[in-house]
Amino acid sequence: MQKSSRVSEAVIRRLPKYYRYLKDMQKSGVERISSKELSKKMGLTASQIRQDFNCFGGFGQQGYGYHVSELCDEIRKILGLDKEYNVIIAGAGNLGQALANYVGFEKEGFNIRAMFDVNPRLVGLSIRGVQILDIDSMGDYIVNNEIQVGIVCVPKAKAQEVTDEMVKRGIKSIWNFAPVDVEIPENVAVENVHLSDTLYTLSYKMNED
Amino acid sequence: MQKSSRVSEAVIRRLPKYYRYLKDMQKSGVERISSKELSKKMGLTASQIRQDFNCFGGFGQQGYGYHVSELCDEIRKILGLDKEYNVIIAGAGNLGQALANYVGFEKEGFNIRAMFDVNPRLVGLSIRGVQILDIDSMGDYIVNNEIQVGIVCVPKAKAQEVTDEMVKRGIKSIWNFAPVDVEIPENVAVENVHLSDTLYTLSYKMNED
DNA sequence: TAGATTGTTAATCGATTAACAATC
DNA sequence: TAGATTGTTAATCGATTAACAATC
Repeated sequence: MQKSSRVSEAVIRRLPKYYRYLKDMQKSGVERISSKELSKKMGLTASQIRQDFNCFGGFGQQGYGYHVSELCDEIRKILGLDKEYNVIIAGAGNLGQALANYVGFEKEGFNIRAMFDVNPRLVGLSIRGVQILDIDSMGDYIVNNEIQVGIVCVPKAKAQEVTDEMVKRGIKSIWNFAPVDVEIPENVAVENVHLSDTLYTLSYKMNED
Repeated sequence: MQKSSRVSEAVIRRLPKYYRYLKDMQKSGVERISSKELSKKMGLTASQIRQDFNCFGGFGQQGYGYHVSELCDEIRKILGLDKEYNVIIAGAGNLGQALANYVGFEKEGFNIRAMFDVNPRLVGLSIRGVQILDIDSMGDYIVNNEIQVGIVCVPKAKAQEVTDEMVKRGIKSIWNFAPVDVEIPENVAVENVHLSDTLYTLSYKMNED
């Protein structure tokens, strides 16, 4: 269905938002929605919504609109959330633990298999049943447990090194929370999150008159 | 200096990234940089960088380039990071605690004064010297302590309610981590972070061939 | 001075919006 | 059938890139 790689970054970034709104509507029992209604809810234009959806094929029906749960399922598939993933977290500090504790990811197929840290005080502990192991064992663990996704929550100075090890051992995507843009080869996906960037943007907006 | 509100969202979103790279360079003792060199480092075009900076005035010097620490300071000011802010966190769960523990925000002037939670087991505890107080006392605390920034780390279902209370008591910007877009009045700034959105984008990219 | 690199204008490209025929 | 709303093409708008004169 996916006319892949012809889809612009802007559209891709909106997909999770559509998914969020559609899931909510589905949960509250809404059966159908028109692009116009959805545009009002989401603060987009109806035109844009129709254009966006038509990057992936026609999900609507003329004169009727979109079937919420059908559309929601389609977007879930487009995002790859119909699959299961094996995930590890490097860095069992506060943020790493917070992510391990968040159950929402597992609901969408991202199963956290283990966490890794250098700190011997943390090694051996468990967070929601997820063991914290020594960072030196990470490489082998990735290979032996078919890990596809690596979450990087180590300090800035170690982020690239940890990423390199993940990539070398076959991880296919990196979700990086360290405040550097980690470098990866072509065939690996990466999202550099940069929490503080959004705080600074907020700061800008707050001071803008 | 700021030709405010004529600056596009796209430019504003790049400012924290410039700041990140410039701070790094400054720390490693780099004194000058040309738009061309910076473009290589950051993966942008030199043209774009010059255009971006010139939204705020001419920071460079023909034939020389940009003075790193000067430019860095300018961007700090543009982002409003030369000021001090009083901040509270609503929700002392894992993510709230992780944010309270992160010292980087304080370095940029965001001083976390208190955290608030409904859970009586958490109320009374301290994280890095920051007290967790009862959520019912939040409103008065905001007023009495001139809080400008509110961080929302409560569950989705409570996010709008907590935001409304913050806004009612005079908070000027909301950094929201709950997975809903919270609504705010015109004169208040908001950043809805949506961590899982970036995970889903990563998932899309990973599955794209 | 000559070389380098900015600031800025003009050209291009892409994304958003508008319009409307197709069709449920 | 008539009304509604999509899918899609065309028009507009804005952002990025290219070019170059200004100038350090």
